[in-house]
Amino acid sequence: MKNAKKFTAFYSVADYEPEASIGYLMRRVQIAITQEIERQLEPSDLTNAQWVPLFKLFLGSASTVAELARACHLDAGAMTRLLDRLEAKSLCRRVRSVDDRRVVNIELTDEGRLAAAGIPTVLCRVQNAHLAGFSDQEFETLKGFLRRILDNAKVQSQTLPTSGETHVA
Amino acid sequence: MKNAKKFTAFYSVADYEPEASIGYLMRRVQIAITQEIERQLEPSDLTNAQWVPLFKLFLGSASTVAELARACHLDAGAMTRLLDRLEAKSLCRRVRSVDDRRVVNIELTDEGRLAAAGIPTVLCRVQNAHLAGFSDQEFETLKGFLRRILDNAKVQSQTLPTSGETHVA
DNA sequence: TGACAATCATTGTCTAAGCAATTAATATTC
DNA sequence: GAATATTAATTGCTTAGACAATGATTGTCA
Repeated sequence: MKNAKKFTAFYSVADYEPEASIGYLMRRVQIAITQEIERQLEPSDLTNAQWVPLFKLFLGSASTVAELARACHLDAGAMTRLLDRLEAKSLCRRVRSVDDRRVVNIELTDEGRLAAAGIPTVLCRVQNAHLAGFSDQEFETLKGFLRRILDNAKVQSQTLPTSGETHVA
Repeated sequence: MKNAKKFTAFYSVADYEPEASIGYLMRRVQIAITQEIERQLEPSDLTNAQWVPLFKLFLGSASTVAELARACHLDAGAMTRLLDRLEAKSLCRRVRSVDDRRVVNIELTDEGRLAAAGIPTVLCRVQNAHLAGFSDQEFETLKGFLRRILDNAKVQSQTLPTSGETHVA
């Protein structure tokens, strides 16, 4: 079974250069985009962590603490405290559900709705600007690449070889 | 000057879907890769935030608090406290410089060097796994895309139209 | 029905990153 | 050479996220 490589090895330990890695490049892109979004949302006084749940509420894709936490891929405890801050800015309010007294429904205030309404404009503008020079074809190719990497990630996290197994790199 | 678009608008406010945005996809990829790296570095008891500066020290690309902060793109204060934690794990030590008594040189301990030596193996393995199925051509294309986005980011952050200017999205 | 499990929201504790202020040491400039 | 500016490291304060434990409610099932 020697030399039975399942795929091309793009990186090797011998000559590993952090700056040439896709992890590094993607992190840089990520930071650039989110910082620019946050900068353009500054008038609304919304941080990067805060506009995400606010936007979900606006879209109606989540309306309780647990739903928001799941939608934003973060911890329920973190969401509770995030909502504390949003509520302190009077962008939303908590309303205890009458159907199920465990859940707390989150409602946007008028102020919150106004702030949220401005979000998609910024998201579109910033992302389009970062894609300047891309053809439609290249745009689709890029998204395809990212989805394929995500598929690979799913496979990897499912197998979960915690340790001991020899991965030939 | 109407309809004088400088580039294709890939996203528009009318039909904006978060899940189809490159920002969202890239964030997901980012999280997947870093979580897998952290999981595989678990035996070394290194978090995602901690292996970065440790690896920089190992490569010799930074050796003081300020240099490490710059190399890791983070605040000097954050780096001070991060080094507190690394020092508490006896992975590195602080040595006041004699040339310039302001600077503190950071040195790896034997234990730190050992932990750092295992990092590139994990980085290569995880990234190669996420690129499974990619051809050499596709790999280069992807890196090219990311570099072009970063170039666009630089242009945007340089111009800095804080507010008021009308960006036609 | 009554025990047990699951879910929901919250809180405490820790790591983490950004910003501002502070202190010490070195550079620059007049 | 003295005043000023810059740089280095640290600390306090805030936002942020992860994990664990808790209390309250609802669901399941024997």
